[in-house]
Amino acid sequence: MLIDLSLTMKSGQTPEFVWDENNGRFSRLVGGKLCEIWHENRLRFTPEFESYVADFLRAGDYLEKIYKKINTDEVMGKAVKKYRGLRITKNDPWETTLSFICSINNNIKRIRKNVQSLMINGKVMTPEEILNADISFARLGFRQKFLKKTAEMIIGGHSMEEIKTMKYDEAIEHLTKLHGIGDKVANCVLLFGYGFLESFPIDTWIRKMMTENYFGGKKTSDEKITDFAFDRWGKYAGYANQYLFCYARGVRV
DNA sequence: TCCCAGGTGTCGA
DNA sequence: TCGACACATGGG
Repeated sequence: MLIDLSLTMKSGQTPEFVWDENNGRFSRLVGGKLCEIWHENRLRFTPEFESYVADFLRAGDYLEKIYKKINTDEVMGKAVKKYRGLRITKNDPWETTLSFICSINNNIKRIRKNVQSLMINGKVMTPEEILNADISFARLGFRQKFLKKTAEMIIGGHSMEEIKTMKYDEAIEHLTKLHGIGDKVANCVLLFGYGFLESFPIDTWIRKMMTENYFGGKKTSDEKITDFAFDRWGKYAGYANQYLFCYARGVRV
């Protein structure tokens, strides 16, 4: 399987907030047991987590095939070359939702701190725990009320399970009804939490990247950028997005 | 000290 | 529908 493990784990996806790293060895508790992943000639991991890791790293995604689909122009060509082996990860939906609520108007270092402070025994606090506990120790700032309100709505019956059976448009509409979840966070949740590879989250980096490289520097609405991305990269727009995101930020691992 | 961060909700034109 | 602004906190 083609993978740059360090890049994948530290590219601003959910794992950067919830996995630990020690000399290129990534670890976390899964079901109370320590799961480790590292690269040594090839990808290696704690044996009993084979199927978990395959799902987490989306082993079924054949990157060469995806590159053929998304490598449509010079900019993407450079991004794909520079970040070869970057994979989209598949994470727990609630963990991803909580993480990207913490991401709002925040930087990656502090997002990790915020999320880590909401973890107990290797797991993020459940919606019930978030709603019932005093979580001011996490210093989420204005995001605290977003997280509490979203937790309350989920407990009140706004199903996160049903999203698995929804089409993309319906899923976005469903998610953005939650307080504090707008288009950007919803797209991240669908991409990293539910595996909707067509999701195209538009943040400050992507907006700048897209307007500069595909719209001649002209101010462009997010809706138009989204239409362009779907049109150009189709069902792999999410992969295109992640490569452009790293390229825009100049990520180097 | 100052600007900014993987944005969102709200309000007024 | 669109622009402006507040929102908490801390990294660089």
